[in-house]
Amino acid sequence: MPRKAATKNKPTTRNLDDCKVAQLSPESLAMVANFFKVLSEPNRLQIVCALKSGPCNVTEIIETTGLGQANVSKHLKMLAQAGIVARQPRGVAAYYEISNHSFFQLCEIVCETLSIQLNQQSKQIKELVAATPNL
Amino acid sequence: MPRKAATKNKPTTRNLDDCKVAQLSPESLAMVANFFKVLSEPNRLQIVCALKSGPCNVTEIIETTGLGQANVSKHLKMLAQAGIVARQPRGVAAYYEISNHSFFQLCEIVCETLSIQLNQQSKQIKELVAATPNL
DNA sequence: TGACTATATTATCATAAAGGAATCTAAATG
DNA sequence: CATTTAGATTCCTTTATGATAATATAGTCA
Repeated sequence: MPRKAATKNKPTTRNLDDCKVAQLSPESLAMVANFFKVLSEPNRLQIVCALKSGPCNVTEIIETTGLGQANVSKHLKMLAQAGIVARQPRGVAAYYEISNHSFFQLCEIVCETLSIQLNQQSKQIKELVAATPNL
Repeated sequence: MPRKAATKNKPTTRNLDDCKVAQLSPESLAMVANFFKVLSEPNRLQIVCALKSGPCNVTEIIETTGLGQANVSKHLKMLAQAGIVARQPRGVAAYYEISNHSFFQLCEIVCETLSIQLNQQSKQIKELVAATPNL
């Protein structure tokens, strides 16, 4: 039975031997990379975040994000193909909603990582400033 | 007390510490997207995976991955800038090691997501095959 | 049916990113 | 100090990606 992955992201001292990524075939690695690629575009992240409060149709997304229509449509297509959002046609409109909540899990882990890094940098800068009396 | 005091000092400027992705400024969202971008390249993932068993110098990474030298050097630079690996010069060589283990956490979440999606697709294909007696 | 609306798709352009060859830099060694 | 070696950087070419405008499609309603 495969070990259940942690559902909440804690700063875990996690056993690396549990990790299977290092054993993936090149094709599987490419799939993982491709998933990350979908998340690597600020406007796409913005779109998903706009859906956090609930399903929206394309027009609403265009309004809240300020992006162009064709642009939004294509981003949504990519997100849907990656399984991050789901499309629900309703009449002439198309409603989209988040279909994979691990998205937020991923983002929070990244945020935490970035936060730690920025804090470290901030400390170093303060050290440097403190060591520079001429300023 | 808000969930988990990750930092001891107060954040002077607004940072990513208590991250609700949906509330991030465009700049912070861009940082998150940029982090994902570093992970969106199969060869970079391959390099990080190669480091899972321990630190390696560039030559070793070139050998195990089969990538070109300039290429590996550039990928390592990106990974280091993202804080995913750390560089340790030793003599004329440069050893790299994983410096952020949440990398594996991220990959596992993605793997799980992909696995679920592939299972669903597999079921659908089986249904279709079963409903196609002419084959 | 024909006009209208919401969304998808296509074509095109500009920019970014990856790979490879060549070059540069710095540490070790004779 | 010249040479060798590991690694970083630069330059160039190719491919991928994102934005936009134009066009196509598919529901809806008069």
